[in-house]
Amino acid sequence: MSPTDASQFPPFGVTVDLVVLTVRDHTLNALTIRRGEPPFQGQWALPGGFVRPDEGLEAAAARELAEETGLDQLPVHLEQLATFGDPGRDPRMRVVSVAYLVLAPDLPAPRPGGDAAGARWSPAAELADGSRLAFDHTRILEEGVERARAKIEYSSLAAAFCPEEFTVGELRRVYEAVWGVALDPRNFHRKVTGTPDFLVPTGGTTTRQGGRPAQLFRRGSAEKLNPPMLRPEP
Amino acid sequence: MSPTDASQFPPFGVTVDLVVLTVRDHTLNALTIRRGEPPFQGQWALPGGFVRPDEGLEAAAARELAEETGLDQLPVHLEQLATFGDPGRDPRMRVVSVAYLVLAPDLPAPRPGGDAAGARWSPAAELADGSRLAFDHTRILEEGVERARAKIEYSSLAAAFCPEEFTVGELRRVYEAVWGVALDPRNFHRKVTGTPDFLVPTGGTTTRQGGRPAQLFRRGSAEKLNPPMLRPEP
DNA sequence: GCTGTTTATCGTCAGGCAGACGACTAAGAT
DNA sequence: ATCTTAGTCGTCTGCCTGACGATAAACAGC
Repeated sequence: MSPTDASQFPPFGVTVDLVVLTVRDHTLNALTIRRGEPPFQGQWALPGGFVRPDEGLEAAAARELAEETGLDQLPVHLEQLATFGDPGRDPRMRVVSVAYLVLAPDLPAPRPGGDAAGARWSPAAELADGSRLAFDHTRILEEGVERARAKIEYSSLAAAFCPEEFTVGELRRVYEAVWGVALDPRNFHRKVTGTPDFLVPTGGTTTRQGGRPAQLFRRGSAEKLNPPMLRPEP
Repeated sequence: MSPTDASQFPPFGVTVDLVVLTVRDHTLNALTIRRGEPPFQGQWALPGGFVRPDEGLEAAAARELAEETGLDQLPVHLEQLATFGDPGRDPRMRVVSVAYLVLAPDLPAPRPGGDAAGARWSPAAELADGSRLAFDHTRILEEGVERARAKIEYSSLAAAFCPEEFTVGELRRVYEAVWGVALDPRNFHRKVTGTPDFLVPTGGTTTRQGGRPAQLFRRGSAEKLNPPMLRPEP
C-alpha cells in the first residue's frame, strides 16, 4: 500500500523550536534570536533548527538551546510542548516542527551562536502582540506561555524560574509575573509552606529583596501541588 | 549553515498515530488494528499512517481514523497528544510520529479498512500490560490514557465518551471507568449539576440503566470544570 | 398487588481550605 | 529615631468536599 511503503514515503523536514521563558523585572520574558539566514532573514524568531538524522527530538532541543543561546548545562526544565506541521508554514518546503518549552531562572544575557545573528529576552506580552515573529512562531510562543501558566497551578514548576535557593517572596513574584496578577503574600506563604515536601528550608536567610530577612528554600520532592494554587480571575 | 540549508535537510518520514479511547462495559477500551503489512505484520498496533505531502497533521489524523476504522463523521473529540521520534523506533527508517488522542462514545464494532487486517476494542489495561503492541505504541497508549485521566478532572471532556444525551449516572460511570475507582453517586450528582453551564437538561428522561427514571442532559457550554473534579487516591 | 432491588435525587453535617485582612518582626534608608 | 519595605504568624468567614441518611420511582418476581 502506497502510504506505508517506505521506499516512497513523502519526505519531510523535521525541526525543533524552543519557547524559552524566564522571569525578569517582574515580567515573563521569552528568548528570541535574530535570523542570520533566509527565510525571514533579519527577523526575530524562536531558537531552533533541524533535527539530525540520528538524534532524538529532546536531544536536538537541548543541542539547539546550547548552540544558539549558550544556556548550556544549566538547571532548566525542558518538556515537549506540541508539534506544528501545517503545509506552508515554512516557505522552503514541508517542515514539521516539534516545539519544546524551556523554563529557566533569570540568566545573564544570552550569547548568540550558531545561525543566530543576535539573541535577546523580550517580554512575552510584547512578542505575542506587536512584533511579528518568523514562521508561525507567535502561535507557538502563545501556546508555550499558556502551558507555563497552566502548569504552575498544579505543579512545583514555578521553582524552575528561581535560582537553586530562593525565598517564598521570590517564588510568589514568579507566579505574579507569569499570571500577571497580584497575590496576597500571607495566603501565598501559608499555601506553599503548608504543602508537605514542596519547599525544603536550607537554614539560610537573605535580604537581597530588601526588608526583613527571608528564609531560603530549595525545591522539595513534591512535583504536584494538590490542591492546586488557584489563579485569580480578574 | 548546513543544518538549515533546505537543499540538504535530512529527510524524515512523518506519521500520525491514534489513541482512540471509549468506555465499554464499565472499562476504558482502546482501539487497535492488526497490521496487514510489514513491519510487525500480524501484530496489533495503534491505527495510523503516513502524512501526505499537502495535508495538515490533524487532517491526517482524521483521515486515518476514517480510513482504518470507519469511525467517520462522528461526534468525537480529537486533540494532539505528543510526538515520538526516537531514532530506531521504526525499523525501516527515521520516522517521527505525531500521536493524537481521540475520545469517542461507545460505538458499534469498528470496520477495518485501509491497511488494517482487523480492528477491535480492548481494555486499555490489558493493552498496556500483557500484549506487545508494534513500534513504541504501548508507550503512546499509556500517555494517551494518562492524558484522558488527567483531563477529565478539570474539563467537560468526559462527556465526549457519552452519547449526545446522557444521564448523570452514565457520566459518573465514565469517570469510574477511566479512573478505575468508585465515586459517590450523591456527591457526584451535586457536583456536576451544581456547576453552572456544565450540563443542560433536555427535559426528557430515560430508564435505560434500570431503576428510577433519570433526567437526560446535554453537554453545556462550560469547557472547564472549576474547581476540578477530585480523583480519589487509593 | 406486594416486596425486594436498583438507580436517581435531595438533605444534613463536619472538616479542610482559600480569601480578606490585622498584627508583629527585622532589616535598610533618611 | 523614624520611615519604608518585606516577611511571617493569626483569625475569621464562607465555600466545597466527603460521608452518609432518607426518599422517590422504576422493574422483577412471587
